[in-house]
Amino acid sequence: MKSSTQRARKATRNKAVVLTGPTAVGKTALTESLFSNGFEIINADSVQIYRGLDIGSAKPDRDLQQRIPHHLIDIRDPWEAYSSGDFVKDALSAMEGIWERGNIPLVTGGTMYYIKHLVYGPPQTPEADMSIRAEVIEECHAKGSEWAYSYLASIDPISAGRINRNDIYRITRAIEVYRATGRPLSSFPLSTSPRKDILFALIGLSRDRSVLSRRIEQRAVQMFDEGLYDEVRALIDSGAERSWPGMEGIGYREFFDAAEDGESSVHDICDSIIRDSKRYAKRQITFLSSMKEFSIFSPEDEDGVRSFLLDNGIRV
RNA sequence: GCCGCUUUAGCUCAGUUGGUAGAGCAAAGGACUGAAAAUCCUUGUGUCCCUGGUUCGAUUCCUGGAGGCGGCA
Repeated sequence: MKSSTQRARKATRNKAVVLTGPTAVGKTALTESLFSNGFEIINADSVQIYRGLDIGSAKPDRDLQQRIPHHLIDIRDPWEAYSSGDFVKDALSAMEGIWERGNIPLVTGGTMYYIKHLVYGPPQTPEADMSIRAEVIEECHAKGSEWAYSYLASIDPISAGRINRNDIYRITRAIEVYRATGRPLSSFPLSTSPRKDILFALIGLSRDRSVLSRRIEQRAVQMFDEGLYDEVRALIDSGAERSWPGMEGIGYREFFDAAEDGESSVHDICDSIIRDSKRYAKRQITFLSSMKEFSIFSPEDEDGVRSFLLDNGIRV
């Protein structure tokens, strides 16, 4: 019985494709043309997980979501926290279901930190403890960042050596981990190679920097044409605040910053979104190039991607 | 047309009592241990508008010109 399903299961079991690259590089277009059959998408974008953040996060449209099953989209409200640990857990369980259906998971999105933890295996550090974190932040604020760094150096000299003295974000977390576990952050082992239980085909997309720049500009303008202003207006009217995790996303936070700076035109906001997107793209490119296991392709090179997948036992 | 102010990094502007210059922003490169569209580190960027003159030496002072801004006609 269901021999065909079983054959399919056997063929796809533990195989997965990861498709990533900087914002606006063309991940969605390549997904549409190459992966519309036999694949289910797992979103690896830290903003697209939020309900109601559609235009600014460049969420795939309803049509595409109908043609290819999507996971981990619209799974949180914009005021809810989500972490790379949540992502790894959710992605792994979605992958199980996809394999059960005889399909191959396509993990795609630009949040490199999520992708790294999925591919390399998540760190064994404990998840965020918000009450301890709040205490640590308050203490650091009261005693100053100088104190925070030297305190870290006294409890975890190895981490202090790795973290810059001005990086209060990481200093805070390192202290939090110590307070929560009694162990220094640096004592938790860090995986440095991809996990072996899943056969990943790791694809990174890259474009000439000036071309990417132009695409980012065009896409920002297009977002306004598609109604970004009204989307944000509606969010603010329904009580959205700058401090909500979802509102940290590029395409949203600029509206709050503009309101703080006094009068700013829509044109100025668009320029800020473009600037922030370009900077973000640069960080994504740096992060991606640090993960040496990824093979880099041009988004136009469909044949190259196809033969790379074939080498990994995946036919598209 | 006349008078005043102004012209220095991609942008906004400092500055050099005459010895060829520096901030912020932008940009480029990098890091990344459960907040990562976050957080942080490093690094430049130049006919100092043009033209003569004075001077050992001019971006700086002087002459003339060009652009911009304002005022008066």
